[in-house]
Amino acid sequence: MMSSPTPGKRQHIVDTAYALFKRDGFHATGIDRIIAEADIAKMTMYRHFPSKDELIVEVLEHRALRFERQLDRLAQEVATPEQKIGKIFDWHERWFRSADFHGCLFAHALAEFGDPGHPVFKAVARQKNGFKQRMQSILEKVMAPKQAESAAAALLMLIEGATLMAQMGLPAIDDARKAAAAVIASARTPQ
Amino acid sequence: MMSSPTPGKRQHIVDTAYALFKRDGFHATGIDRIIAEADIAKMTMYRHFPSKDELIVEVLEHRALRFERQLDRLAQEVATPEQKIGKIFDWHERWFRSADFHGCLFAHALAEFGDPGHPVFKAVARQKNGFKQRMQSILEKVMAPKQAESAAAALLMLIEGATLMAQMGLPAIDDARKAAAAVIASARTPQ
DNA sequence: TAGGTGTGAGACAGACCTGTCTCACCACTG
DNA sequence: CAGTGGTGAGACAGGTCTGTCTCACACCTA
Repeated sequence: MMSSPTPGKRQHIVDTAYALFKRDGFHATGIDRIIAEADIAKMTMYRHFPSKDELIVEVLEHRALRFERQLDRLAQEVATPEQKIGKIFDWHERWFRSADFHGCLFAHALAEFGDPGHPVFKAVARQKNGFKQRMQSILEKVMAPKQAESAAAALLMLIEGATLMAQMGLPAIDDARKAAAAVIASARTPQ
Repeated sequence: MMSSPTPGKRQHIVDTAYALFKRDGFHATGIDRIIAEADIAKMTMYRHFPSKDELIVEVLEHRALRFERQLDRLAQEVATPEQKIGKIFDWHERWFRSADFHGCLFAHALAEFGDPGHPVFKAVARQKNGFKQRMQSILEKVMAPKQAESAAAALLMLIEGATLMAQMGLPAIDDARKAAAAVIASARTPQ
């Protein structure tokens, strides 16, 4: 039949766009550069994605899914909530040290698409909410839902802040880890 | 002599550019829109600023100076370090609630100018470092320098994270405040 | 009034942007 | 071999980008 699009090609576009968006930003990365780097025709791209914005959303959603899978895998490796949270910080520390670390793509997307009605904005909000919910679920094993939500929000803020610091070359993951321990200890014993 | 440029005009350009950058981002805001909004000629702008990048740096430095002045004024209003930090959180809470809040302009600049060698990147790093140093100085009144540096980093991360959450419409300043209290309490009594 | 100087307005250049369109090609089917 | 439908390559359109240039005007001094 030969009518189905090459399965790997769509993913190849997403991966190539991801690498360019991460390094240079969204507005600064043109379609021409994406198709040149991916070595495809422009029409191929526009047949897969109706617009650049939808490509951006797809890139974000793909990375969000990948991140969540890694998170779940990490959480299953250890037993206690403290250990699971520790694994999350470990993962971020390795990320910060990786060669092509350029900060959080979702935070960058939020910076460039600040309109709450924009699909990119919504994709970012989904990812951050999902991350927070996952940490909250972990914490609920050792504290009340209300404390867990508050602590999860604090952990998310610490991690977002640590990512920003890392992008500026200021290593602060150890401080974030210590602060997280203090927050969790405080939430465990609310008195 | 009439040879000096109108003093208020340069500042008017900076203010207008600031409002547009804040709302729409840096790459998405063109020079044409800035001069139209400021109601000036293009040559007037390029006579004051050699390039758009230098205008961006000037906007950032102006906002950084303004922020530092407000911070110092707030710190002088109260006596104890805890109260000074509390004032900083109060200030951010008011900022988050303001009508034209669109997130942290410096974080957005970092997202769009990720090259560490770029002047915009350096301007952002200066601002964040200055903010951290100020909080560290406050905390050193009640804890050792090493603990103060660690705690200041944690507070900075919490505030950056809270700003990001606020931009997504998730109010988390109260959680950040609680986490900050836990961090400071923990740093005050180490072991 | 005449001269000189800094300034504003907008045309212009050259590059880039997103998105569309045409056309040749290629594999498979009958 | 003839037909057909999906696909790749690149030209093209219309707009926007940054930055430069020309020219006329306003203002002050002598």
